[in-house]
Amino acid sequence: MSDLARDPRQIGNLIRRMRKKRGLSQAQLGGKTGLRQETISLIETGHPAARLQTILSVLAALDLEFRIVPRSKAGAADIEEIF
Amino acid sequence: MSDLARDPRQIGNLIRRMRKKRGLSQAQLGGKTGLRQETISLIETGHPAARLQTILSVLAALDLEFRIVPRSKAGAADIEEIF
DNA sequence: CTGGAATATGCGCCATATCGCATAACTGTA
DNA sequence: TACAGTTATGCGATATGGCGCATATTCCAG
Repeated sequence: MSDLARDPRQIGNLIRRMRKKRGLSQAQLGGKTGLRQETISLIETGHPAARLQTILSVLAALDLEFRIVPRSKAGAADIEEIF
Repeated sequence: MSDLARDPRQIGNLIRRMRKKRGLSQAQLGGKTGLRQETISLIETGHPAARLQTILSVLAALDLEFRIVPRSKAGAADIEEIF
């Protein structure tokens, strides 16, 4: 599995795939999030230092959320300790 | 379960809990991440618009990563379509 | 209670995310 | 080809993240 945490660019790819799966244009997604089409474009093409807020609102608009999990091979018990 | 995606402040709480679990001070975590103690403090107290990069490096230093998952009730199949 | 570590807060500074607007480049379709 | 929709790029302006440094506040062992 790709390491999302080390390569922020992959977040852009993921967002793009999910946006298209939802049948939205960048402009439409921008409308739902209060961001510009240009900003969505930057994020999808791998904008390396976007703000957390921005990413969160985009994910929310796509009915996604993120979970923080142990990187090291996660026993189930270890996952539970986080949430 | 708390909705991490809607309340960025909880990310700070999570980071703080995990940092303490690792036995690190803010300054030590700052050392590992190239961030200042003050910056770690801001993030933990709920800095609403930190940069994604910053959060990622903190998570990496704590041996955490994040995964993006469907918000709506995640069937296993639905998770798979993402990664 | 006391002292030292840990954490929070304030200010000036620079880098940059996002904005707004314009426009170019690309994508498909007739 | 030509055209419409979509996406990428450029520029000036504004807001703010993170830095460095100083200091206040909180926490905890003794």
